[in-house]
Amino acid sequence: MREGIPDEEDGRVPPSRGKRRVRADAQRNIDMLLHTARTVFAASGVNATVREIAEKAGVGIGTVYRHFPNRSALVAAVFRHEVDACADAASVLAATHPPDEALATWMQRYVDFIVAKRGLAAALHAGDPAFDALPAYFEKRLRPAMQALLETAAAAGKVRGDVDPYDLLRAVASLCTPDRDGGAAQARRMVALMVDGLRYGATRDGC
Amino acid sequence: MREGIPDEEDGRVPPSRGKRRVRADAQRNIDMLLHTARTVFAASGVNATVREIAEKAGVGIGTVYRHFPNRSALVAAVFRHEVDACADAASVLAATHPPDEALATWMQRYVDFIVAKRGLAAALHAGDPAFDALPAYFEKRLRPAMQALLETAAAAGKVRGDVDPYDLLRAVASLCTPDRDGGAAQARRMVALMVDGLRYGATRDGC
DNA sequence: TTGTATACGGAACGTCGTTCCGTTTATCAA
DNA sequence: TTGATAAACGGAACGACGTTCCGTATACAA
Repeated sequence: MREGIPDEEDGRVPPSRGKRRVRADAQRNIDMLLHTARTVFAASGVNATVREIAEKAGVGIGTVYRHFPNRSALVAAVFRHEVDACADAASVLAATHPPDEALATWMQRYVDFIVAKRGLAAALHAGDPAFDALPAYFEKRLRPAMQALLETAAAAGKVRGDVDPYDLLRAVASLCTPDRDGGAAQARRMVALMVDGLRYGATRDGC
Repeated sequence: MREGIPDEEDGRVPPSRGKRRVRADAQRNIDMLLHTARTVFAASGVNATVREIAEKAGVGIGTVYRHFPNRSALVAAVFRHEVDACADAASVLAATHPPDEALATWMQRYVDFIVAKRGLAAALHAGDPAFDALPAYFEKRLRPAMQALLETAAAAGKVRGDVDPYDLLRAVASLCTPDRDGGAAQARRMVALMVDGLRYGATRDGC
């Protein structure tokens, strides 16, 4: 066996653990599908056709369904993929920038993620069981990322320490869906303002 | 060029204004379709099939498409229908109850509306052009209703006068979509609390 | 009652998500 | 290197959907 492995909880078909490894061409197609799907979803929205994705990935339809049980699973996998990318960006930034700068930069990165996923956010609340686990995954990956950045910045005295990481994530997400057509620019400004607000309280101690 | 007339802005096919009136059987079918669609949407969600609705309404598919250009238009028409019903309830309550009681009762009526429309709310943000006009219609009908109730109650000294009607409508709508599974009961309690909050400030004057 | 614009019903079309299966290929043991 | 075989591939085919089309039925004005 490869590992203890608590259920993949991934949308992908488990690789029938045991004998052979995953074939190289299969892995190549999975990566290609995820990459293509991400591009197509970004360009044409989450309602893009399975056929379109398969074609642009240079792959037959059957291949898509070999790796993903259904369309929703592909959407969910892309979502997880981007959550991972966003979460990973946090540690990279933390290692290469001063604490408050890392925080501010990552917040903008997070805004990009939220704005790009607006179409999917609508689908999330539509009751497809394939999406049930996504909010939990969102919290699981993104909360620690934000928490680490906040704590580091707070320890350096650059930011107040009384802010709950997940509250902040949700607040920013709300700011990014203004119902009005303020667009991404407005959202970015509001979030920048929020980060300044975090910095402001740092010099004091109490409330 | 058939007419001057500022577009129906209704989802329905305009009755080719001019010669004849709408045929009686046609009107009967339209009413039946709206009623059936409302029931089916409530029971099976907004993704219910056109065929199912047609069948339960005792009507052919062609008849549905004679009166509604597409599925989305039927959904939009049902939505408008229920917005109207909710708005009309306000004036009825205002005429039959004391001001603050009318307000409190209508708020609960509004909660019922919002909760029932949760599934549709997701579809609203999915970019279907048939739904573009719905938020405006929502505001156009519901804001005056709420405003009238608020002003009457405020004039009677039962409620504070510094609350924007539309802000309140939106706030209640937010309370009714808790992401968690608090359900309708929790939403009702929160809104009741909110109404009590309105009443509380009435005895004072300033902030 | 009759003429006709209007409305009706449902077969048929194109597209979608998904399944199925004959064919191709990567991998491993010999 | 070669052969055996599990794995992956491609795309035709299926059922369900939204929508269109058109021959038939019917309400209404005369």
